[in-house]
Amino acid sequence: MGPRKDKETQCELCHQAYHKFFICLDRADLQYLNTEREVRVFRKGQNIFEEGHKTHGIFCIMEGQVKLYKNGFDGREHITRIAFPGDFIGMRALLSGRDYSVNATAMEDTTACFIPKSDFFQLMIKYPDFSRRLMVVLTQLLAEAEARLISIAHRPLKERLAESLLFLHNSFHNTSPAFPIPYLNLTRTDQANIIGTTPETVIRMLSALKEERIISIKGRKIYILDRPRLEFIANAKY
Amino acid sequence: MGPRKDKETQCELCHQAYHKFFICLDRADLQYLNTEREVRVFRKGQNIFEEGHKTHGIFCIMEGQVKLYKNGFDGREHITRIAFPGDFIGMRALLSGRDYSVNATAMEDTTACFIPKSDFFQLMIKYPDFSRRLMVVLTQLLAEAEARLISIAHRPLKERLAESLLFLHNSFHNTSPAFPIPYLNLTRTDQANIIGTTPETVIRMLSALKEERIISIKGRKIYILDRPRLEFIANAKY
DNA sequence: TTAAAAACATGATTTAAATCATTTTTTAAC
DNA sequence: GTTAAAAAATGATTTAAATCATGTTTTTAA
Repeated sequence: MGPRKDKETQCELCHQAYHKFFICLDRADLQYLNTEREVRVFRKGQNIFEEGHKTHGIFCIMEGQVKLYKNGFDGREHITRIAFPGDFIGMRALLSGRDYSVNATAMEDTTACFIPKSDFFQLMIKYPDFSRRLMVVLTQLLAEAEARLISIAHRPLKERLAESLLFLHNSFHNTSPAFPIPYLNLTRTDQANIIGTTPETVIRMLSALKEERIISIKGRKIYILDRPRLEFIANAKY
Repeated sequence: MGPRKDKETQCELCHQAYHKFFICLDRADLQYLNTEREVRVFRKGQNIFEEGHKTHGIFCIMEGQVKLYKNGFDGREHITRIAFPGDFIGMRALLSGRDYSVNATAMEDTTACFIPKSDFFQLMIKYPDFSRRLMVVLTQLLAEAEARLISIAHRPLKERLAESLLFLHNSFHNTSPAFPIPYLNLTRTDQANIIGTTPETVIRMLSALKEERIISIKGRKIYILDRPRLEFIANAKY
């Protein structure tokens, strides 16, 4: 976990993050980030930060996948988000000035740049457009959280699972071409913790979808065979 | 619903909103808001805006209560928020540049100031602190949405209801002293649509809480008799 | 490569909450 | 104040999903 500086990586080369956030900075500030930021490497399974701890800055994911989750009342964890390259994590805590409200764990070996609180706030003050971009992301997260809330409150599990499979597939698709969900190393328990159910129920629902030849299952890897039908289930308004 | 201008009201007098948002503006801009903004009055039950419609600005609630809700998949509505004086509504849609994602209905006669999109964005650009304040609110909404999500996903109904009763009571308390929930004119169906259940179940749970002498019920008005025990139920980690 | 530990899978049973049905009370409109 | 309509209340029944139990397969680590 030793923080190291790597002068060779550049924010401009981190395409997702650059186009989402840093494109509005001038050369000098970009250069500053390039030379002064810390690049940290986390091994698979390692914690990046923990619920209740103090926030000192944000992480911008360069490579890998990060699971953000909260410990629920019943001991089970609830996964609020899976973050990909180009995503900021720890933004909520930083902006609200509170401690981390979630845990972040690397699902694969992950590289992330750490931007200290003070630098981050200075960028926000200097570039209104940077702030605006952050707000857009916050509103998207809010929209997502509310959509998820309603789904959990009002939809049967099979539909929620279909929704979730498609969402995960789409999320990943954005950052890498081809292939189905498999790159995401999610256990059945993880999947259950996303849609708010138990692993047994996820297994049963997946089996049912497999029976119907909508998906195929190769161990932990899930392939979508019949996307239209999966979408039909996910979008059913009945 | 006729928009009218009322030169006598002043943002400085709208204490909640002023201290949350407008305190960072200079005299000239505050004066501009005071003289140029539109004050709109909505009757109880009237819609303020609707899901899917275009956004032209935000509303700052001066007086009254507003129910924000989304139509769920099963026909039932889901209440995402109840907004009080000093709250902005329609912020999400405005900041994300998308159409309204929720419906807003006045639960009581409501007065709200309308701030046009262009004015609002200019304030955001001119005052980084104004943007920061908006972000803080967004992060709070996000935190709330996630807390609600986890509650719905992992907690039994009785506990969720207890949580919700306390939350509503606290929300209202902020804007007016004394007395229990009664000022909120929520039907059992509304309450069900907040915690994600059916009216019958809410009624049963309320009856149970009444049996235990934790609350008392006078028609639509609910009084908290034993706050500690209600808090115990709401916070139980079992 | 092999052994131990997780995770997966399936079946049986229980349970919380939804649904359906009906009566009573409250609210709102005239 | 009266009446119609809406909401609240309660009971009976059903159902989706959780829980419990057990065997199997896949991962992971030595």
